[in-house]
Amino acid sequence: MGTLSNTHALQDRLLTVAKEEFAKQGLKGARLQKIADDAQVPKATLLYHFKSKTVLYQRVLETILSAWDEGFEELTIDAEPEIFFRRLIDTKIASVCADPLASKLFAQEIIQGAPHLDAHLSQKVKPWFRQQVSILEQWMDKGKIRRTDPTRLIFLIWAATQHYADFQAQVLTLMNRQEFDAELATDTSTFLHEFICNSLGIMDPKHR
Amino acid sequence: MGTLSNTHALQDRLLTVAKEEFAKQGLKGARLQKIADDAQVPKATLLYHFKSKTVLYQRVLETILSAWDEGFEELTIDAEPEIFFRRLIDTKIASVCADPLASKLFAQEIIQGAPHLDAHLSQKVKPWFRQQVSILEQWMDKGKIRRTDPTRLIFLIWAATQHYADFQAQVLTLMNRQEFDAELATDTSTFLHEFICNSLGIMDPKHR
DNA sequence: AATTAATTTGACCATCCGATCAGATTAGTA
DNA sequence: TACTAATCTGATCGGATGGTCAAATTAATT
Repeated sequence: MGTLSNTHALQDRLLTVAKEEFAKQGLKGARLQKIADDAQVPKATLLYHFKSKTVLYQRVLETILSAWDEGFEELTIDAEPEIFFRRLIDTKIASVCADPLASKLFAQEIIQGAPHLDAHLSQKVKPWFRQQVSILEQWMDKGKIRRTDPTRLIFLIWAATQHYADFQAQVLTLMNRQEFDAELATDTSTFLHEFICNSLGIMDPKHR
Repeated sequence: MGTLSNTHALQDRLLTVAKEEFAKQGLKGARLQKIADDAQVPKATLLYHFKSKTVLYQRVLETILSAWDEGFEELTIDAEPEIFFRRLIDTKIASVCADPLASKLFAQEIIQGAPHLDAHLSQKVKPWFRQQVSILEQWMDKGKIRRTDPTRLIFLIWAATQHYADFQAQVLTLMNRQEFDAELATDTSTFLHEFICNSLGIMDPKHR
């Protein structure tokens, strides 16, 4: 018998479908019936696996966050600034490109005051953030990069990348594009890296 | 008799209260009863002045957009790059600081695919955007600023400023602040201006 | 095979919410 | 004052939606 039809696989499918609905409609706007229909399952089955809409939403959020944590934890800190920024930007753009819905869902959660994220923000994001700030400060002390506000620099990278997922509708309209393809992602990554390195006085080794 | 209690003033109050509810809860999540309660008016009265929830939402959007159009239209284009960026950034930060709720509402609308904004994006934002891009291109041709992708540069400024309104919850958590005050706004504006001018090779006249 | 546990599902419920409407009140007008 | 138009509001409706439940089906265990 199909190993695809066990409980675990079903819950994964439900989470994937739910993520899409939550991202597109928001927590309040999402409809359990729609999620169930899209997953080709009766609504009662959905509510058997996740005992309430809120629980389902939180599980979706957890799934997104743990995937991100995984991707960003392995960012090495011993590299030179030029490599560091390239990796940071590439990772961020890649995650935005791979799953823009996750980004959108996350954005809506933060916009509405992060009511389901307090814990994660203080326990996971904040330490990671402090570490990044600390790295930047050390480089400024050593004169490796121009002195500036490290906190706002991280925010800038964060915002500039996330923008392409969250404001996709606007970006595509203004660029006269139909979809966000790989080429657009690469060019964006290159632009950001160049822009930041230029501002921080990091020389381009010219051998890419 | 109080000139404050005429129809026009009431509708303004309803729009203001509605903006807050829509920004905090999203279109689907907003409750007419809550808006009516906050405006100290029966729900039926609210629906007398705006014949449906959708109409109310669209009126709120229009109000926000026309206020923005006003603010950005008067941005002069004959200035030198350094002045241009200062004005652009200051204007954007000021609008974000003056009414973060408007920013949040707008962001949620775009995230969900801008279903109520198609017309405005193509007719108002796009022309303005093209004009800004054109200015930047001219400066690059004249060698006044470093050559880079003007489209993505505008996006970067847009994203970096809007971030402080939309992701306010995250920003405040990471900065250990309680509120987004004027000092924080000024510092952000200064940082961004400096960062951009540095990247574009614009010399700081040093006399601020 | 017998028994228990886990999963699935249709039917159903209670509540909420946007919207309507008729009647009351007020404002405007001749 | 008499009349009309605009505004206000309590009551109520209809539909949608999150959630429950008991019965049926399937899987696991002895």
